[in-house]
Amino acid sequence: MGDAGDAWPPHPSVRVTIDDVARAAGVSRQTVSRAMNGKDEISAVTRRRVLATIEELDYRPSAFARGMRTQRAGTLALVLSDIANPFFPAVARGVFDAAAGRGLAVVVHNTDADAVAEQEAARAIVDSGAAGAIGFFEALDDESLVALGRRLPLVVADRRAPGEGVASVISDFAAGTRAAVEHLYGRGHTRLGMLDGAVGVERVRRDEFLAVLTGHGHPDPGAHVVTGPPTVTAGAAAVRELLARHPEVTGVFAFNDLLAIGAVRALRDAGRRVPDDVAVVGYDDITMAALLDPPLTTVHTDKYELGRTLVEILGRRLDGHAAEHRLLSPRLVVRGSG
Amino acid sequence: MGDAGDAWPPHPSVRVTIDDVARAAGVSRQTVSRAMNGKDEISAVTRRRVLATIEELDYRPSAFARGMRTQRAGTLALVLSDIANPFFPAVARGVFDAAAGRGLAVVVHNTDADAVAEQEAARAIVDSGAAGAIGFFEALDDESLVALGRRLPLVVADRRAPGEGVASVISDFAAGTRAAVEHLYGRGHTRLGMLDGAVGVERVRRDEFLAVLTGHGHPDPGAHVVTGPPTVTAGAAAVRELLARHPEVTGVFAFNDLLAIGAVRALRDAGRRVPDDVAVVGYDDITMAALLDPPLTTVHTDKYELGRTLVEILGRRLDGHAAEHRLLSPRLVVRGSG
DNA sequence: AAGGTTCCCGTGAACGTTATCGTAAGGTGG
DNA sequence: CCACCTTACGATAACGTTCACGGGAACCTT
Repeated sequence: MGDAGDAWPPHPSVRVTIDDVARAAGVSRQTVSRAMNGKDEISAVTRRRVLATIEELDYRPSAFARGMRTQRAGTLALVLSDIANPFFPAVARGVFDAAAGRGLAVVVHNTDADAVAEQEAARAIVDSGAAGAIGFFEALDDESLVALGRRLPLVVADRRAPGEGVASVISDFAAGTRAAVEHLYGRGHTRLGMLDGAVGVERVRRDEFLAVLTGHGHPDPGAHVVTGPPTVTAGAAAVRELLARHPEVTGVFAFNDLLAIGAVRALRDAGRRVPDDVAVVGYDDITMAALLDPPLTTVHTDKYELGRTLVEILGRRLDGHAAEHRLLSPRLVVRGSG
Repeated sequence: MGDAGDAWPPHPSVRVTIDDVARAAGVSRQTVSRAMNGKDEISAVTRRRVLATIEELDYRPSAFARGMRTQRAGTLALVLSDIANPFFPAVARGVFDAAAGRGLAVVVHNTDADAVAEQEAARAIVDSGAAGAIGFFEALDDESLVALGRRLPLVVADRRAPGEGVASVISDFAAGTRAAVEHLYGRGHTRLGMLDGAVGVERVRRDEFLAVLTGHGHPDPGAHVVTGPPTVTAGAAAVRELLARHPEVTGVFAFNDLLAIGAVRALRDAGRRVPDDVAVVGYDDITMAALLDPPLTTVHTDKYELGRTLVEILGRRLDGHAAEHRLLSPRLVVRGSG
């Protein structure tokens, strides 16, 4: 074993530099640079020759040296609150695949929807010189996001654009929520409650829930919302509290599937049949949702596509286009739970 | 909207460099470097003063310039086959948390257990100058891994160390498999089959399954293994094939929970009761496992802890210690499915 | 008191790339 | 045939940091 502070690697290998290629190809550094970066001011034959030499020597440009000049790395930052929340892996997969298509590496920042952690992530991203960033920011203020967006191309996800220059991709939560709640009404449930997962700034689901209930003449919608973290255990606790306060409730809309799953379990443990006594509708349609018993009625959003779209929008921003804004449409998937 | 090729950011901000700090603190660059990197050859008072100046000017060292000298970035690479497979997010969460504790950013490489993709990831990792790498390599040959391990500190996960200098953290698949299969025997099942998810080089579960069956005098264990990708749908297909070929089977051991879940669903769709007609035991204990009906009997491995351990071992390697090898012990969790 | 240590700190160079500018060769128009 | 442009390429200068030295001052040591 070596002592602490050993140099790495054990036997440092010599690096092939742009000068080696230049020498071998009989041109200058600059010409090599032009060839590999697809710039002009170089003839086609020279480019081919240089490219061949690069291949031959297995030359790999130093990301550090390049970044030093350009102040930008071939890296894309992905900010999310919790990779262990089943919603995110599906999105991340889409981001990875699309990013790979653009030759970008993805560095993931896990924030737990904590404002300080999100701020630190933003700072780290700027410092890293990332080419761009995709963020599920759930706690950071708009001002900070705009500031971040001034430093690099930024796309916010599931959050309205915080200001000029920041692109956004949003799932139409209002439409999804409306579909879910109206579905419950359509099944004859008029006494509804909601389990809110108020992790951050996303208030659309809650607001729309209240709006629909108000539209149906519900006496006191606000009192029928229980708030907690977006987890299975919190869902169980929340539904218990909801039914303790409002035993007449026969329909529950949850902020996400995790809460809904917890609710279903708690209800059954309490001897209530789902959906006969209490109907439950979730949100997201995570993989697990269809596999449960009863399978979860939920609002489906295409998470993989969301990931791909985020990179696509970011890519166009990288190419110099203006910040775009896209709305993705969810759809209700009716299964057994409500 | 800007034209393609616009410089970013729109209004480039001036960077605070180490020279600015040096000037402000009335010392040389080198002293600033010493202060912030915790080196000696600097007095305590000077260090404090410099650190204060750094804070005051909000100086952030350039990762590029630093990497240029040191040839190492403050980045950790995480290679996995599919982030959408529920096993990995839990591990990744552990990796993220532990890496954050060490001040390392994590860049994730999704390979689909494809040999070419894994090779490309290895190359990209070397090129990126990552401080170290953690890899669930499922297809790459040992030789390539040893080569990678010569370029930077490497820890392989759930795979035996490929050679000198490469650390490893492995879950004791043999023990886990033994526990699962013996449990099935203990419940009176003597006609067993296995659903293998042969994505890569991990053959321990299959081998141990065969060994236990042979030990129990099973006539032809090898014929009772059906192989496919480690997914829910593949699990359904595999169990159908297994029971078509061997209708006498009453106990099924699956390579992972996804396969097991698919198996349970297919069995019930085929009118077989689980666990009364056919018992099913999975592997991993993903979050979903406990929430299903029937809840899945499975071999629990602490995925979050695995992630943390991987970073811990890598960290020690970064600190100059020798490559360590750790074995994590899983435990059988008996639930309703078998 | 002379020489040797130890402790701090500064100077110059180097890491590998791209931007800017200069320039030689060849082509074009009047 | 001269002025002018275009094309293709090279030389130089950064980008911001750390490493390898070197050196001065203070403190011992004998």
